[in-house]
Amino acid sequence: MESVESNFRVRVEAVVAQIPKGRVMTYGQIAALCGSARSAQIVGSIAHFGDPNLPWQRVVNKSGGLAAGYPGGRHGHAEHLRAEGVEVHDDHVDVHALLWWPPGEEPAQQGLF
DNA sequence: AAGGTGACTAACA
DNA sequence: ATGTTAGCCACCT
Repeated sequence: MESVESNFRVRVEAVVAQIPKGRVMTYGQIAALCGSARSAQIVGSIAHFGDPNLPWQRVVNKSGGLAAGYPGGRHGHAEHLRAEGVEVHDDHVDVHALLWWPPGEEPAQQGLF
């Protein structure tokens, strides 16, 4: 009995809800954790139409760029990130420094040289 | 119900 | 270097 209400969306929301404050994840990364590495676009769709209570502001694109469709635009998104202690510069964040993986889900690349 | 859009990413010309 | 095409699947009309 799988009341799979689009498992994908449920997983995406679950992951986003776990992003710690001051950290960010990318759409492709979340999509990969949900089983579809190429479904980054879907994550974006869910972000737009999904639960607005989730910290979508911690979700950025792979370039560290902010979301165009975010309420308030990229500027609003930037302000929200700054409020969490994230340094936003020219609508971009240091994705290399702030990128976060859920504990136990890392693709074995952080501790490895 | 079917088609089109999309807060993305990657590959190709 | 930029522009286009393809792919993924959910949500909207």
